[in-house]
Amino acid sequence: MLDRKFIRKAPDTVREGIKKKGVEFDIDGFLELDDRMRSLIHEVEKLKHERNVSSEKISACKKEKKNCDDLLAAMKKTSNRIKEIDVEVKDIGERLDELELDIPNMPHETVPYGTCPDHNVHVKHWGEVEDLPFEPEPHWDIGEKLGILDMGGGSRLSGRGFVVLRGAGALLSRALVSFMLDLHIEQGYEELSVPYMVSRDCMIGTGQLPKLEEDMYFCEKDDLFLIPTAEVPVTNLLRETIIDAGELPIKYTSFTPCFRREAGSYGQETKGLIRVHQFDKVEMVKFVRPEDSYEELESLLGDATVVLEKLQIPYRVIELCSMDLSFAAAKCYDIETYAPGVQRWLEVSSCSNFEDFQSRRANIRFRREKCGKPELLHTLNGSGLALPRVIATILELNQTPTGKVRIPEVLVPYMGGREYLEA
RNA sequence: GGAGAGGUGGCCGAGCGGCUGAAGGCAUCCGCCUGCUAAGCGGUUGUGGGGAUAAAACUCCACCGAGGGUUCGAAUCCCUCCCUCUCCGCCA
Repeated sequence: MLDRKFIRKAPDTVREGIKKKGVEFDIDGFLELDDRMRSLIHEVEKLKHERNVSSEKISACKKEKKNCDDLLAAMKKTSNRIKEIDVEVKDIGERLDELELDIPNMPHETVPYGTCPDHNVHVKHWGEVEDLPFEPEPHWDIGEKLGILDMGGGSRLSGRGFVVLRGAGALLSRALVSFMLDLHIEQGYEELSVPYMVSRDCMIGTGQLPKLEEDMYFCEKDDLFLIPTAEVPVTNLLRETIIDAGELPIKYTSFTPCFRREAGSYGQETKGLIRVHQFDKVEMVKFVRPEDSYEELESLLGDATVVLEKLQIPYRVIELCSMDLSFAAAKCYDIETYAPGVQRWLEVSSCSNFEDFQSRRANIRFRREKCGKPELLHTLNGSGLALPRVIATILELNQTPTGKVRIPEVLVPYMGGREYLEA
């Protein structure tokens, strides 16, 4: 959410930011409504002041046992008028609050302007992407042949877009999770284990709702959403709190499954492990001072890319252009790995700075000094990393002509000493 | 799921229809005092919003779990919901 005072003061800036993100929103209508509400507030507060003053008079009168019927009658009138205006203020206020949730975050000034993924900027490459000396197979074939990936099992249980890992495949997944968490803990993150179902307020707090409701799994009976990413519970853990500046930055890491309906996805996009409705992910979330957040974004990106470097997986980092940015993000880097079997770059992480967009929604603040005013802090998060695509990359990148798959060295201890996946 | 108890400021805790943004204590910060430490004395310290301002000062309004209601007036009375604790039941 944006600062309402900022919208009032700089509507042109907001209009421009919204346009850069490719979002439609009627700022003028919003401001008109806001103006109307403020003039009503002005009026009703004057009346309330009147009420407070005459309430005192009545009280004094009663004490002296004097008759004050005319005062009471006048107060009744004022009171009724107050009630009327209050209802209108509340109504307009609710409409404004609702509208406000649809205003996206502004892209940071360093974000390249662009209207489609082609305008994203490659900012870094690491490792050599070499052609394999044989025809590489896609991960779903490799996985099925090794008996570690059971696509049919997943769809039999839950339909299209669900997978079953078995044996060494399940172990590989678990090994990756442990490896990543251990690494992030070393990097200074505190590990959290959090609920996988959260309230509507949490989903609004981090900006998934109201925009993306169609993409979320929802348990109607309990009014709970299955989390689409650990970002939601972990960021909201500090909702409605005020943190001492000395505690910042706060860094959390958490492993959770993620649930996404992926409405509208189709074809190649959804084959194998590339886009599934339920996947595992290790996430990093940071709460930082506003002045540090861009530096913290770079270090977050570093914390994520180290994972790939240790796994010896080549990657590239892409800075998203304005229209490719998510609703809540001010700036975002995607990390992609090359999967030779499907001959595609796969997004395995998104590292974003939300500035105070989420913290304003979730009311997460900090205090610079003991008696200072609370200020909104900045939130960031990044995957470190999303499991299925990393597994797909490992299978395709480390495949051998004989069908075996080499396990990255750092994972071997987590795999009980095993160095290859083989049938 | 059933029965009871309770939710008041940074914390503890009073208030149960008007002068209570809220006693008292603890804590905070500032000053004074005392060789040091401890204590003592005086003062200070909530959040959100509107107006005002270059920014403040200032001023007004709201806020005692949340939302409604009664009333001229609600922390206080009534209703609904949420949360916490205790006991019972049920279940991994």
